[in-house]
Amino acid sequence: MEPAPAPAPAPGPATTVEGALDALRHRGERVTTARRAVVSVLLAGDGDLSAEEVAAAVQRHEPGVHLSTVYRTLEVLEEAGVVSHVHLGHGRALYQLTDDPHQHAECDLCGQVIELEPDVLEAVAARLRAEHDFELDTRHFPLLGRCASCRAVSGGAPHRHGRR
Amino acid sequence: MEPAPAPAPAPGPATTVEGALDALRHRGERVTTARRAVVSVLLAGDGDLSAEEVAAAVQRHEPGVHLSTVYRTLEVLEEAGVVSHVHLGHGRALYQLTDDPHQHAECDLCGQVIELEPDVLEAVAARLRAEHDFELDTRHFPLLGRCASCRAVSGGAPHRHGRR
DNA sequence: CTGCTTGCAAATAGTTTGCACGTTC
DNA sequence: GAACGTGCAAACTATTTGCAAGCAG
Repeated sequence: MEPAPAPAPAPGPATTVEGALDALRHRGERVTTARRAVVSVLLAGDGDLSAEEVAAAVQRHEPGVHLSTVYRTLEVLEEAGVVSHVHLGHGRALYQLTDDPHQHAECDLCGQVIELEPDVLEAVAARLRAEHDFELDTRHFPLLGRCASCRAVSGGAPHRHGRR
Repeated sequence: MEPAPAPAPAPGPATTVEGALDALRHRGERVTTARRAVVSVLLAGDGDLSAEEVAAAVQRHEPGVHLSTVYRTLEVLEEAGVVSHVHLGHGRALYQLTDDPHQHAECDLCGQVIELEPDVLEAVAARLRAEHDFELDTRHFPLLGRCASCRAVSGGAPHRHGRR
């Protein structure tokens, strides 16, 4: 039931489905259809998906896989170091492969997420370390603000509807 | 344990209950017992409270005030420019008076929130503006990471208690 | 008086969990 | 064959909303 979806060109940390699954086997975890599907979706996509989106994509191939299983699988994959998540505005989380780390900027108005270079917060991290002895987890949160198009539309007036 | 609610005598932008309420009157909003109570709680506290905490504090004086009213009042106060909120890790939000703006660093392990100088993200904001035409709303999100004490205790091993 | 505000309860949204059953090792 | 993983439904958390009654202006 696997029509070989991901071509998986380059080698590396967890650039192939089997590579990621090996990380699970290594921890004594079992490899199941559901887990294989979740991994392959993450590899095939841009690596920036919500749990719901992962579930939808997985169910395209494996209709039986339940959303809660996706959550549990993502959790396991995170513990295995294969994926990590970012918290977005409304309690929603986004998952990305750890071998493709980047920072996220989220537009507060339209919800659009822009992917940024991973180093944008480097200087800030250094400062927090020095001044507050706080070790920043730079990729774990989004940078909120407004994208160009939303600023063009609403000008300076803060939108009050739609989101919070 | 709240023996002294702090009288808050100093003048300023919205440093007094009446000052904040004036901002509401100015917009044609009505001033009610509930709203007065919410404002006074925000002024009395450190200005860094969740909606639930605000409600709890309000209900100490005005037991009838409902949590949903607190949410609505905070929303109105935000529109009036008196308060603003930050999103914390788990979809929870924290409210602060706008006349005391600061950045927040939240420990991912113990949940402790450290208040930082408001300018820590200035350079990042400039860069996003220049490179992505993205206007960062610097105080609207927390900087997640690990505080010194949690790093000392857990070393490198990630704590996995409580919420994710 | 008139309509903004409120209290309550019920609805959301995203995520988590208990349990019986199916699969993987 | 036993333990682990899964599907389903129900629980949970933080927040929002519809509606009738209440109060400010």
